[in-house]
Amino acid sequence: MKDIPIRYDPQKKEEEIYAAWSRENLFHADEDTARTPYAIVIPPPNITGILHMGHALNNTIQDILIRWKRMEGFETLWMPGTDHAGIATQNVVERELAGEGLKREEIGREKFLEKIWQWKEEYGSTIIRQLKRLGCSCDWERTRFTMDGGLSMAVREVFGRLYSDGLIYKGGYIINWCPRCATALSDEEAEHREVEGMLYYIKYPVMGRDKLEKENEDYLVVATTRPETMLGDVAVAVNPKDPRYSGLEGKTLVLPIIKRELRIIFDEDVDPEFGTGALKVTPAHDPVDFELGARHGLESINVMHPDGRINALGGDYKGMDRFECREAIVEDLKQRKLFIKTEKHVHAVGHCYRCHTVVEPRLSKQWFVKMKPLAIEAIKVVKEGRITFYPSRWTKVYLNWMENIRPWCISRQIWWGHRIPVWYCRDCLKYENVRDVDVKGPGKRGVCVSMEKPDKCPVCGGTDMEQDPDVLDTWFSSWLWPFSTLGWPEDTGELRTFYPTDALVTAQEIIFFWVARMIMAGLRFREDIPFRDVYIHGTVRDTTGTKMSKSLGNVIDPLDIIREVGSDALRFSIISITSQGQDVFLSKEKFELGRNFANKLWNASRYVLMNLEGSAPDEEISEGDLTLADRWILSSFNRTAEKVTKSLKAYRFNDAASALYDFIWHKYCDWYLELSKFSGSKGATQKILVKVLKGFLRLLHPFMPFITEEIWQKIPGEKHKWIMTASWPGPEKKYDNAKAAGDMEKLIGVITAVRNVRAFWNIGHAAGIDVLLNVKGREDRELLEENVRYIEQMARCSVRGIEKDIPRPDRSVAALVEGIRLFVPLGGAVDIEKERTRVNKKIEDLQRYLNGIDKKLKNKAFVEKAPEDVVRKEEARRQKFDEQVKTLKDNLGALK
RNA sequence: GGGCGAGUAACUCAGCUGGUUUAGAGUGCUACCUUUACAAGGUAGAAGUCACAGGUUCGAAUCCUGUCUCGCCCACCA
Repeated sequence: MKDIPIRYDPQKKEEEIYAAWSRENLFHADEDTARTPYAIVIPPPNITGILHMGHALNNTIQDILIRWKRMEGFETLWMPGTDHAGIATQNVVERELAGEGLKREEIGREKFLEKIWQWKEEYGSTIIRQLKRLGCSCDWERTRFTMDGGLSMAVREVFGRLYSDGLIYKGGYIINWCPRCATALSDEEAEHREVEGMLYYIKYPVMGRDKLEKENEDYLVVATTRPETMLGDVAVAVNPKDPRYSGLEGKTLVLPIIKRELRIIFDEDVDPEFGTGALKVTPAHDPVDFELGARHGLESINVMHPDGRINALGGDYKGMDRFECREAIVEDLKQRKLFIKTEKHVHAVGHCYRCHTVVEPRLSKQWFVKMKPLAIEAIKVVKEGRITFYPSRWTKVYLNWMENIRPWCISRQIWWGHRIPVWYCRDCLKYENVRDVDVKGPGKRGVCVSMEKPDKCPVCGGTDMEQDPDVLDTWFSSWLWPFSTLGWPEDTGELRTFYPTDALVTAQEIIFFWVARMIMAGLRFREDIPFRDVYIHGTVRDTTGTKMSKSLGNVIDPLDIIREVGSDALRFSIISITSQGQDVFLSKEKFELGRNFANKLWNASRYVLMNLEGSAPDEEISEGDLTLADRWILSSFNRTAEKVTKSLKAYRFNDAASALYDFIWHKYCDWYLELSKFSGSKGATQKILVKVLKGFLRLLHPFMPFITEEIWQKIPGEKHKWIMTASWPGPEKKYDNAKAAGDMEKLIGVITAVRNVRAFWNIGHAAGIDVLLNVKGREDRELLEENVRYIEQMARCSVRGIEKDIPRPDRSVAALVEGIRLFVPLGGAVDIEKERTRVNKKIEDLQRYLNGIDKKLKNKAFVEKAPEDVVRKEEARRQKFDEQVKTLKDNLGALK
């Protein structure tokens, strides 16, 4: 067995093992078995992405679940896939194109899409390869992509159904517009960030003036954060109750620079407290103003091009960028003495979630889904507990969003994505541009929603059909993922077997984008929930608490970690330090935990294998042969298996990890393995060593798939080739043994006490010491006698007697553990004075605790009201500490 | 403006329904140990008024209220 290296080397085997797993095709059971299905769907990473720590955490959790369930005998399915990420992917390929000096408009839609597909073929599966590297045991043959034929079919089907149900419409509203990506965004895609901006105070003169010659002429002051939008102003609004503006009925103002006449409108929604209480109204560039405009019948004047430059309606500012225009306008207003001041003002500004450009609220024609009707059921299933969030606090977040849901803007002015399945008949509609068509609901003449391009217009028979140029929001395909990946709208076997799925594991950022919408889609189109449990894990941050992101340069690349310490160590570390749903603060050093753990397991296994010398121990264990240590480790293993299973059920992965860590390190290695070196019955011990190791490897396998597989396959005589399909260790009731646990505790206590004395009194490691054991009863005596060799070896001492009333020798120190008193005679001279302080401090500590218990016991209320067993325990503890204090006090006296 | 999370040893964090834990772990620190699985290791040790203030209770790190610090999410105050 000298060929097993002393250090665990993850690199050697990982890829080989992974490849072998794939070949064996062990990822889910045969379809015709009668096993209970268990399915999870991957949150599909987008094709432009590369594996980051968030993915590593997310997929490790999923892999743990699926491997665990597979071992438990479920018919498991973990369906992988990727997301086409419309805007992000288009941006990437556009950048590439820009490198060649080209714009997408120059090569045209078709050519551009071809280029993206090429790019996707080349780079789109990077993340899939990386997930494999992490050890993910997905059913890779079923890998799906949101733009696959089947999934695209589902998208069109859903669009059609929602359309005919009257839930899809097209119209002009204020939407979030990214000027850089030149597309509409949904509310969720605009990330609001606190920005320190300015509040600009501007004078709007009464009608007839464009500039003020004197300071005291008639004007009204408005405050705005976006002065450039004044180019589109059509009114000024004040609160009808605001006394400052009570005399203004019927008057009009003039919009500076543009010289447009502005009405003064009165509306309750205007907050008199803010700014000057007068609000400039720009219906085309602000959602509040848009509503005001609608209520008061105002015109909307859109003054911006899609790219954020001012258009022809902006007069002299035409062609300026919006921020450039802002400065220019302020300058001009100053010249005209219409500018009063700026004030610092912190407010939340929307940013494009793909390119972080400041989002412009902009009036445009877009397609929307009415969400309120879909939300009703989605609220109900969560309230009724058919879907459970872990941790539960997310329930509230979900419900709050769902109850205040707003229409979903689903059209995007980009090319990469699912083209909107709407065709317009040019004969029926005389519009120049199909973008300008309003569609309030189904049945509109000249508008045809269809899975394929219609040959002719169903109304007039005309053949001049033009498809809507826009594509759908990427999430419009993602929200169908749980069933579209299983073949929907076909009624497939997979769909019937695996829908609803069991668990969804995802990050908090994606609850609204994805989780909530999947629930709505599942209920609407499958009439059933998409999953039962939603586990929301924390966000991976760096040590300063900042979210890890490429642009900040604070990322720890999981692939670097894998290269340095291996996938297993990465997985185990990140799971260990992530308690349920809490954010994770990562630094590179944290992966040493997993690395050291892997090495410890490796070496423990190495020891076991060395002892076997290549031959398999027979599996029969006759219970008569079992030593105390054997019975204890078997029982202790049962406890561990129980704890791990229970923790997994509750999605408490770090609890499971620490139970595994504690067992193998502090029970199996520190004690059982050490004791085994001095065990009398070599054969039985060997069997137990192997048996427990094998059980442990199976428990650990979901967490550390590679190392457990490698060790498993080194164990001679193991018939089950792959640990990944071995069974999950259930409790072996016959090995439960509370007595062994208690006895072992005593034995460990005695050994520790002897070591303790040695260290406390500075007795050299090499020096031999004698120990006398004073026991109270026959049972203890027998226990210690039986295991005396362990005490002598583990504590490096000679036991000179185990008796009921063994007298205390002269010049000895005593210790008390579990009712057993041990005496250690100290040979040479001991400087008691030197030690007195230390001993006294110890006594003080104990005494303080003892006093606490005394106080408690003297409290009548406690004795009367607390449950009897609590009181009894307290009394026993009092007794124990009392004796210990006495024992310690005696030590100083006895040594004199 | 609303909501959520965190504040426990020098550091990073566990601690689930209040009493069996003298408040734990890992790292770091101190002393000793190269004992033939492992120095990425072993043995022993030091280290904490569980953010603060009240309350409920026989009993609070744990439940309630308030305060303070930090972080996050949501929201159309221009």
